[in-house]
Order: sequence, then structure tokens, then C-alpha cells
Amino acid sequence: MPYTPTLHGPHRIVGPNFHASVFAIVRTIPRGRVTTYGDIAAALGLRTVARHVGFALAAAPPDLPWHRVVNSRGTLSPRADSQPSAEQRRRLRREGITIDSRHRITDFSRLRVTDLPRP
DNA sequence: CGGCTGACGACCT
DNA sequence: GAGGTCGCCAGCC
Repeated sequence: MPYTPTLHGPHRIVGPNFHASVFAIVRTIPRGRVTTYGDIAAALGLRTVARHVGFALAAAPPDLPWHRVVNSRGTLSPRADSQPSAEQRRRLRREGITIDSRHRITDFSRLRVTDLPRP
């Protein structure tokens, strides 16, 4: 099994509601749009925990639009097998988002949502 | 304690 | 643009 940190603990920068907070923000991303791990971290007031946003999404429920979260370069982040998720690509494609041969989203800067809600 | 590892990101050549 | 380096934080040896 891949290593998946729990990210819980009362005295941690990343507190016990971390997952819930991340999920709540992800649910606000409109269909056909995307945002980044870093933007979500920043919305939480924790700019330095972009990586943890990714870890949290590893535990995302199936109904969460986790596929709308990509890295700051607009590409699909590689998983444990160092390959981007085919499932993520399918889900995005289904929303009209196209990805080029180098896993980069077409018109990323246009589709990117930066004004995320602050919990 | 020290080292290593991540669905990351900002910088520097 | 393509690589490489470092900082970041929590968890697990």
C-alpha cells in the first residue's frame, strides 16, 4: 500500500479538520474548471502544505471532484507508479477538458480557479 | 535524533 | 523549456 499520512493531530499545523476543509473547497470547483494543490493550501491559510492537500485527496470519497485539482504547472501529477492517473484524465475529458501528450491541460490559465472560498 | 519520502512549489542555470 | 536544488511538513523507520 502506498504511504498515506493521516494528517491529524491537535498541535500540528495541519489539524484534525484538514481533510474536511480540503474536501469542502474542492466541492466548490465548478464542473469544467480546475485549481491547484497550492491554491487550496493558500485558501486554507497554509501555503506550505500544498503536498498535504495531495495526500488528503488520496483519501477522497468517490463523489468528490478530486480530478479538478492539478499541480501549479497545469499538469496531472504523477502517482506512485510515476504515471498520471488515467481515471483523472477520463474524468476531466468528460467535462470537456483536454490534455496534451505531456499531460498538460489545454488553456490551463483560463480554466484555473484562483478565488477559492476561505473557510 | 537523523534520514527519507511524498497527488508540491518557487527558484536558478 | 528542460533539469536540478531547496524549502516545506508530517509520519515512519
